[in-house]
Amino acid sequence: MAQGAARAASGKQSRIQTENRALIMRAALDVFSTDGYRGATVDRIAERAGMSKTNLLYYYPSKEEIYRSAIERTVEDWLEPFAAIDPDGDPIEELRRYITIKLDMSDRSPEASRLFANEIQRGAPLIGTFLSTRLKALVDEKAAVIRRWIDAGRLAPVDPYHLIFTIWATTQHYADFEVQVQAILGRQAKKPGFSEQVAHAVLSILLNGIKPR
Amino acid sequence: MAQGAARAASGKQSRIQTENRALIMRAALDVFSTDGYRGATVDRIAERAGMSKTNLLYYYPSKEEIYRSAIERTVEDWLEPFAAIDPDGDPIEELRRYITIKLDMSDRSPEASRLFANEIQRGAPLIGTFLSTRLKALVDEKAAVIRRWIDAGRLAPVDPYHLIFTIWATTQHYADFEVQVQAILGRQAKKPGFSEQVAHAVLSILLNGIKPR
DNA sequence: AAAATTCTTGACTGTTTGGTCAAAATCGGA
DNA sequence: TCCGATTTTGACCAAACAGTCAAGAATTTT
Repeated sequence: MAQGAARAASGKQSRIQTENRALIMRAALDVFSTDGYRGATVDRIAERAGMSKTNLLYYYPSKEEIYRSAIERTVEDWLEPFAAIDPDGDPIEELRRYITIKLDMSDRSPEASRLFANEIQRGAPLIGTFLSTRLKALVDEKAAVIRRWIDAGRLAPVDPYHLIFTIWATTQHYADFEVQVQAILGRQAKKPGFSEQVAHAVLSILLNGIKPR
Repeated sequence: MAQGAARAASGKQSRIQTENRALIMRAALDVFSTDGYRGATVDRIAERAGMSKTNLLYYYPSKEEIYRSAIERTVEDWLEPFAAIDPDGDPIEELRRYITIKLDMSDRSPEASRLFANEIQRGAPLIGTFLSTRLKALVDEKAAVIRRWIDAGRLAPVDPYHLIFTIWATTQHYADFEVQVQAILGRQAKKPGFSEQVAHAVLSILLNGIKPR
């Protein structure tokens, strides 16, 4: 039976489809994360993916669909480690692990981080609903966990929501402001071991603060 | 003597020029900060400023010039409180003051914060040189101050550069991710007194950390 | 009030953009 | 190998884009 277009992502895909969709997603992440949704062009994405624009539009029906696909994938990846924070674990250890994972993700795919940041800065036209429903519910849940930890005296008394925001802010900063970090730190920021240095410094500040003890 | 175009910003300006340039800058900040440089259109900026595109281009010769003007103004505003950190002041008090001012700026003009974020995320094509020369020099200077404070035992031993990055990250987060914060906190984020609550929480975490004492 | 200057605009231009279409090239199973 | 299905492309279109131009409206200067 003839297919009017490439199969939806749900069905099985041919080898070529799988390959090309992956190429397109990588290119889309790259272009959208630097130029933003409105600033990105399908031509640029196609060029970066090494195929003609027409062919790209054979796999994804429109620019918006490419974008939607990229951002949904990013969001899912992000939710996972946050959801994995264990209410029964040791508070400090759980948060340390979460922060470390997020820093690692920022280090390994800064484009995804910037793509998300861009979507939010635009006013989240695509994921606005997601933010105020699913994400809010998850954050409420984890905030309650943190509050219980605080009540048990296992964590300093800080507002759980702002703690979560602070963790998000610091961990994403190294991806979103990569250029600024590199401009200021120079080649040091490219050396191996730099991400460990970042993790150590961020953890030290968030866990112990900067007041001398 | 006839003027081919509106006077450069340096010379004196007529009442109408001053008014219109201000209108344009406000509109430009708005549009560029949400749509990015490439995504923004001169038409939209003109509409938002309440004048025709042709008239707007009478005051600023090109889209790039509007953008440059907006970003330069933002950067200058930002440098000031950072440069004002006093080596002879009390470390905790100086940092507390700087953090408070930055949070206040993010609260009062989140568009400027997002504009800057956007420029960096694009790879800082316009202010790249500024970052690696003037800003780097200033950060190096302040990092040295922080290091002296640490050596004197007046601050916990944290990497000065990462401390600065952490402060920048947390304070800008509330502007850059405003939509996300509001989606999660709901109307609470719009109540009066919210910015004070933010300041208290952020200062508590950065100063004391989250480990129980 | 008249003249000189500044301000504002609609009509226009060449280019870029997202997306369509039909035809050609390639692939994969019988 | 052959044949239908999939993949790829160049030519094309209408809308949106940054910027120009000449002429009219408003303002300031004399």
